[in-house]
Amino acid sequence: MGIFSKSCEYGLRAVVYVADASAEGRKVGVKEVAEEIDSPVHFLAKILQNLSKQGILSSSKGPGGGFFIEKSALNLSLAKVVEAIDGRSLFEGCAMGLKKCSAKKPCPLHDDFGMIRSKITKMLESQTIGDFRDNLLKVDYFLDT
Amino acid sequence: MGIFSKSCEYGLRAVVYVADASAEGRKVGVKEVAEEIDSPVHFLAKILQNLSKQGILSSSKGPGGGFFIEKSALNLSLAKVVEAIDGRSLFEGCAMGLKKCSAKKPCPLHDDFGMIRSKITKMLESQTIGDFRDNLLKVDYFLDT
DNA sequence: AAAATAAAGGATATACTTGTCTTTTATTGA
DNA sequence: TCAATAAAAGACAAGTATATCCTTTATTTT
Repeated sequence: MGIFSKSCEYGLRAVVYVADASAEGRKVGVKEVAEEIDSPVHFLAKILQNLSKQGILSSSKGPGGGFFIEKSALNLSLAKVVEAIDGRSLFEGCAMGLKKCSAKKPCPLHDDFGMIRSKITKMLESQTIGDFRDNLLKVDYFLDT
Repeated sequence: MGIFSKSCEYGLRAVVYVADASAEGRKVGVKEVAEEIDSPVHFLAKILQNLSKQGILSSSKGPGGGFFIEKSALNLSLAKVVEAIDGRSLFEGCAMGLKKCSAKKPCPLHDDFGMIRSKITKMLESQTIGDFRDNLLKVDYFLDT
């Protein structure tokens, strides 16, 4: 994999798609989202349920229902989305898996890797879901894969 | 997982351990390496075989045999080790998995992520196996986990 | 030549991720 | 109330990473 899991890639794409629909006042079903972001329907369903449970997305059942995002949630950072799906492993631990590695006794990758980590963190924390959608709208392919 | 797979963590630790033994003119068996770097023996065996096949480590069978590293291979970068084990996925592709994402039509993470990528690459390419061993020797835990 | 050693290779097991399918629950509208 | 809709939930299947075990091959030593 790349830096994110497949779940996380789908999750990020889905969140921005839902955000876009919500901006138009539309709720969207899993099937529609899956088609638009090119992901397996049922697998995505789990991801969206998880994101709902964690308060990042919202959902309503029944006719006219579907997934949507609250205005306030647009201010959540991408880091929140990533953490909700992949957990904190991307943000923690020694690159080589050395348990004794620490700032005081750093392994040879520790400092460089720490910098990289903080840049990843910054990248994900400095962009909100709302920003992300606005920025992605600017490219003419949006979410086509 | 962190940024590297478990195989890759074990591989990096093993390579530096073998390099250390080779500096003392010793060849080392899988079992010894596995114990010292805290990894499953048979699983590590596969990894070491792979690294041998790819010319990063060397090995000899029979009594007195084991794994070692050629002087010349000490100049190989950590990037080579990572690539031998995890392939190039860490170095390629859009963070969100968008196939149409490119420098011309970048997704909102593209530029930041590109920078991060190049830092990861630089970190791994600028340190050779030999450097890595020398640096790791400086911390008093070496490879204790 | 025989025995011992150690890597190489293959078969299998387990866990986790990814993906699919079916049933259940909640909600809406007729 | 009944039918339709859509998420929630659970069971299951496939694929990949991780881990173990056993056999084979090459080498060395006796």
